[in-house]
Amino acid sequence: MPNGHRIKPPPHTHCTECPVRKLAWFEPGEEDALDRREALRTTQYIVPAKQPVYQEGDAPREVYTLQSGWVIQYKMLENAHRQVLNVALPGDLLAFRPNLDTPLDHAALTATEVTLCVFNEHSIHRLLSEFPELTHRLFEIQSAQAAQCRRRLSYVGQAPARQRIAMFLLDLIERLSVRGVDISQPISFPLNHEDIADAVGITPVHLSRISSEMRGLGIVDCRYNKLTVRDIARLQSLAHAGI
Amino acid sequence: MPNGHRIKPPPHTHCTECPVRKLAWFEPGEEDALDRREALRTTQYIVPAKQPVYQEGDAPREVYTLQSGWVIQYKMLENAHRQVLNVALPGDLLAFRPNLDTPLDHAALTATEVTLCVFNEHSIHRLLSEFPELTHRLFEIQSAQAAQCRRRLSYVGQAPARQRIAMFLLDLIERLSVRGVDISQPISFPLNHEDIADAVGITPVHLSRISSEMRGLGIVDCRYNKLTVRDIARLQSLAHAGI
DNA sequence: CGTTAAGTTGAAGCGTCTCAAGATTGGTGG
DNA sequence: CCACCAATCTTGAGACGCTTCAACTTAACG
Repeated sequence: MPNGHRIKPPPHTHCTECPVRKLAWFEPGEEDALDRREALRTTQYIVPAKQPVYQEGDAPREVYTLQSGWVIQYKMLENAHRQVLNVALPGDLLAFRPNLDTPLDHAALTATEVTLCVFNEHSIHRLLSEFPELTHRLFEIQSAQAAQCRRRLSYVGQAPARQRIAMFLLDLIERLSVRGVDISQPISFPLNHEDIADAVGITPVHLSRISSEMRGLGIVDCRYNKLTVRDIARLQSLAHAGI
Repeated sequence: MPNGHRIKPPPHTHCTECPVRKLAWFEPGEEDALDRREALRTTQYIVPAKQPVYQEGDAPREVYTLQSGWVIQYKMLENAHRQVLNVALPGDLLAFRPNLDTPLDHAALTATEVTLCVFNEHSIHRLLSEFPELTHRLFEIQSAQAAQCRRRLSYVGQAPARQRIAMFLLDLIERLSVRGVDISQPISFPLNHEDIADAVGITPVHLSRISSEMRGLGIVDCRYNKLTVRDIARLQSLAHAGI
């Protein structure tokens, strides 16, 4: 078990009651297949906020479904800069590789306290052979993750800072909405300026300037673990047209 | 059949003689399984240089293995900037999606004349059911493509221009070496400055300045469809330490 | 209420972009 | 073989976006 984690004592969350199971990797399926699938989930971990889930180079022989909380996946460069690759939200799959002895090419850090559903090599194998449709689901998830990475690469490579920030926030807002978060209200937002800056490839100082400007224009306010979206139309216009 | 392609008349290249089959998606396998697999390849296309293979939004009901030539995969932003996502080399898999009616999120353009081996929905399905180990191989390929995208995102987001260029060239050189290209000699290199600039997120003008500087230092020379690597150690030091 | 982490602001400098003119290369036809 | 053309690459000058460093302000938390 990785550093800083603790095994959640039973009773564990049941899949049938899991709020994110429709997003998670072992949807789709019949309601009554879930009991069997749940039995193949090894255990659940709880990791406190601001703790590593895994480091680059680790090769944990397990994969995780994020059941609750936020996780920041990132890569460190040799110049000590950090690129945030993804902000994982409930339902997202972490540390998946086709061979579990392949080392991970990136690290992951909890933004909040999180609950992880754990699957080891054996349980994955059993799941895939008992429920062959899950193989297809895994392909879809991998494919969606890759598409998200290409999107991020495109705007980090080609858009100016103002636009990158707008696109990053809109991506997140969209994914939160899918998860039932009401973004017309101020929401709890466990990313600080440094996290956002590292995701879009600018410095926190510059992010602060642009972010103050957006706040002044009544578009968004993201500070101190709160996000308030005041004018989503203008945010979209910023993201798409840069104005 | 997509625009600008033509169907290559038989005799097609045989898999047993294919120079890149060890890299391609239907390795691994027994030598004698290749005949059967080849029978499931629908056909081969030949596409001239500088022609589209597919556009963003297309949903061709087929996937391609690049048998020979180079292909540039990219995404256009609404501000008319282009991000080059990948330079596909022989053996690489193009347009793969878990559901072939999903539209593609990026476009592809030939850099040289290319030969594509074509697989349609039916043939993929037959291949995967006759050779179940190919499913695992597809996971590996998808996973490697995603890892490459994360790498690119990291240096485009976090490294200065000089370092990005060095990393991009080293990535390419490494992948060419795997394919048996001898980079101690000048090689044919069908990317112009604009292609490289769009891959690393700078302007062609700035690329030209840095590239002249590197040439002056006797590190690399990439112009006019030729690449000469003069000092790979210094190129690596540039990529890793920025000096 | 004090302490610490997080965000803000100013000033100066550097890296990258833009625009525009000029040079080099490879290809084509005379 | 040479002249010409188009595409590609190069170079300069000025402007702009983003970074750096450092001081200051604000919010969160016990």
